[in-house]
Amino acid sequence: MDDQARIMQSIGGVSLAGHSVQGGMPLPPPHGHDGTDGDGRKQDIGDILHQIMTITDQSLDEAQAKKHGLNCHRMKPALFSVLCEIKEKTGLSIRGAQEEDPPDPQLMRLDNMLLAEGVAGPEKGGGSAAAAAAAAASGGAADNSIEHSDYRAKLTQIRQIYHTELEKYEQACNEFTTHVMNLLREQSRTRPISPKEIERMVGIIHRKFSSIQMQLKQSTCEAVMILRSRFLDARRKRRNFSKQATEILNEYFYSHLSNPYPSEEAKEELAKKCSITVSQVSNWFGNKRIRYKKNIGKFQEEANLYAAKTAVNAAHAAAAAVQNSQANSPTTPNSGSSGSFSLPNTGDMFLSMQSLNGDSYQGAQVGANVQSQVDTLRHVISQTAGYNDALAGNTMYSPHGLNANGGWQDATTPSSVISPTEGPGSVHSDTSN
DNA sequence: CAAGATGATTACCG
DNA sequence: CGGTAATCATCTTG
Repeated sequence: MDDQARIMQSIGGVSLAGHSVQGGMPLPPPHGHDGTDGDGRKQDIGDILHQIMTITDQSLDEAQAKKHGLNCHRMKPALFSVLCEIKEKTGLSIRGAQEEDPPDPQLMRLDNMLLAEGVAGPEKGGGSAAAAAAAAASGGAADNSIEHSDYRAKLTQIRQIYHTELEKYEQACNEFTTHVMNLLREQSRTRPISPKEIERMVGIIHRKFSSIQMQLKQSTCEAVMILRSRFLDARRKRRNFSKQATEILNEYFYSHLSNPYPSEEAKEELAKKCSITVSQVSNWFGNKRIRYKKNIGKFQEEANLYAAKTAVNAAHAAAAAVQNSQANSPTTPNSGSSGSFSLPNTGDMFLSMQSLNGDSYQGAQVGANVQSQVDTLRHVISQTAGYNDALAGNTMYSPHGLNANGGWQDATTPSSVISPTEGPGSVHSDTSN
């Protein structure tokens, strides 16, 4: 009885006294008589509930004051937890089991794609730095690489936008979450809101935000796809290499006809010389080998042309080399590229050449380096030494190096010079004059 | 414009 | 991964 009276009084007093809650604190009596008056407590609760129910009927000030009074009531914690429990139970029954959704497959797909495209995830080699480097490296180089760096730059742009947006979303999400959490915590003083419910609310917010994120990811994916397709289209729109580039490539090809497989370094050098990429060099050689092999006849003229061309250089070099080797002992064969090289023993050379004339050239009898010299020198000899008659058929440039199967002989055989197996045909006119 | 040339892409192979 | 073969798509030429 005493309690109730106090509450009533305090509430009344508070409401009347506006916000002066000084004496309104409904503190329990110093010597709490716990459990002494169960009836009184029931009455207590009934009364509180009544007040809660009628709180909306009152004016704002009144309600505010009463709220505070209720908030400070000693029964409040118990009532709070009970109400929370009730709410929890009804809430759970309403929400049912639709919680704990598994990871969205579509979201995973988007994530994977963004990761694969290098938009999401760690900055892999193709960042803005790489794009800039590519652009710098190809200064004035082929359009292809320019387009490539352009693509990279655009991709980087997309990546940046994506990341800033994502960050924005995340920040907004966090801000909103903390805001809501504070709000709910604040409200939990007057409303039955359990921590668990706050947690759940946070989860709901996160899900909402992740659905927004998914939209972002989706549109980013779309952007990447569009960029990609455009880039591929652009790449399809090829342009022929410059005349000079084709010249250089052809020169290399025909001067290495027996083994037209430039090494990685050679490719790089050719790429640099031709202002194209290494992969373009690879493409070119791939195409060239195939097309040459497919229709050797068609390439005869070209072959002769380039052979003659390189032969001029070779002749000069050879002459110089011969002069040198006349003075000194024969130098060791070095790289067969259009640099300086030493002539091998003429007899051996003719032996190999003779074997080359046959269609069934089995295996490179000479090292690749020597072989390449042979390729270029054949014309010199054929023209200077009247060797035409000995050449097979009417073709000046027979497809030596190609074996019967149509594949190029693996000219990486050791450079030990082996003379042709048997010699019925070795009646080579030894023109070693 | 049709045909051929040519650079790039793709599938497949060892 | 580098090679071949087939094919595509565009450029060049007559």
